[in-house]
Amino acid sequence: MSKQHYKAASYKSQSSIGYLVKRAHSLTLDVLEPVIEQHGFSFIQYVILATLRDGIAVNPKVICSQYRHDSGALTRVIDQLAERGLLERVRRDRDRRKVELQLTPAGRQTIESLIPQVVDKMNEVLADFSKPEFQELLRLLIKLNTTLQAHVEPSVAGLEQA
Amino acid sequence: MSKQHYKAASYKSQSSIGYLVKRAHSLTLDVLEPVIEQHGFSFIQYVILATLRDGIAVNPKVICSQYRHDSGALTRVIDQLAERGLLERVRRDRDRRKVELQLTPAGRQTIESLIPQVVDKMNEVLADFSKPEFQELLRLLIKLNTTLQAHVEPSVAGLEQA
DNA sequence: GCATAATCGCTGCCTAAACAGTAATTGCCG
DNA sequence: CGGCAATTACTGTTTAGGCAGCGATTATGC
Repeated sequence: MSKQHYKAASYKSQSSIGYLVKRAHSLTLDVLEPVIEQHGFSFIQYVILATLRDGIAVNPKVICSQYRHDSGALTRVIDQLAERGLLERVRRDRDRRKVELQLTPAGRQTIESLIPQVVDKMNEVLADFSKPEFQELLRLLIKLNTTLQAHVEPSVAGLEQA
Repeated sequence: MSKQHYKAASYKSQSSIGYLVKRAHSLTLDVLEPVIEQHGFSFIQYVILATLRDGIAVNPKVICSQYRHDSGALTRVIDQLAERGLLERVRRDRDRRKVELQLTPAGRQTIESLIPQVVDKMNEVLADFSKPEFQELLRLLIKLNTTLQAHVEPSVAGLEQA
């Protein structure tokens, strides 16, 4: 039987993980979007560039899974970034169904100039957090993601780097 | 000067609060939506009903701020719930611009039957968390929301229960 | 080796949220 | 009071993500 973190009788939405996470997500966007849009990019565009920079993924499919973004929607974001000359689609002979995304020099320059601004903003926001608090928040969020992932339909869950 | 939780040189999106929170949000929806849609409700409809049940807010305006939902979109969700006889709009003479939302008996019965299912699911998902871990996650998420809120444009931030 | 299934990225369509503007009511300040 | 600004909920429009289906390619099973 599962632990009873919540009880139906005493449950209040205010202390719901779902509520808190949804709100934190929206607020984070509110804080970061102005920083990024100031430079002519949408948040999702920034995310794709950052994902490529950090080597999290190079395939649209993997990006979709990692970031939980719709495949069709992602295609259009990639189109936008490709049109602006920030990345390129490369077909590898190894598996011609897959596309490998590569930052162009311009794209790398762009994301490298954006990162410090986002970092500064996040440090500013997190100034009230002690080092241990911050580390523990990261650890618990990662653990939360892992456990959530395990409870999603296996069809959606499975995925490995290509 | 702000604490340097992140440094631009070593920053990786994988350990970004924004990334982790966005992902946790999506995964939470993936886990909870099936539970709720099984009973013929969308997640946002459930959220509104739960908000009313818990007395978080009774005005659309306050709900929008608390849950960071668009005002126009909320009007339509309320329409849906009102048409199904789950809540009613009441105009108080005190301030006739404001609408007070009230659960009908049917609405209360509906949300009371949904809550246990959501609670069970969340307990199942959070089974790997110890009590202290869970409590600490809640505390840190609340703190995160508070600090984020303080860094959002004041125009969006200000708000008090009516 | 061949037929079938599965995978990957893409396209068209649809819904719902974001955005902007409106009418009604109230607050404010002279 | 009276006129203007602010607030609240709502409506019309735009946009972007969700969803289903398609063509190309690869994996699988016999």
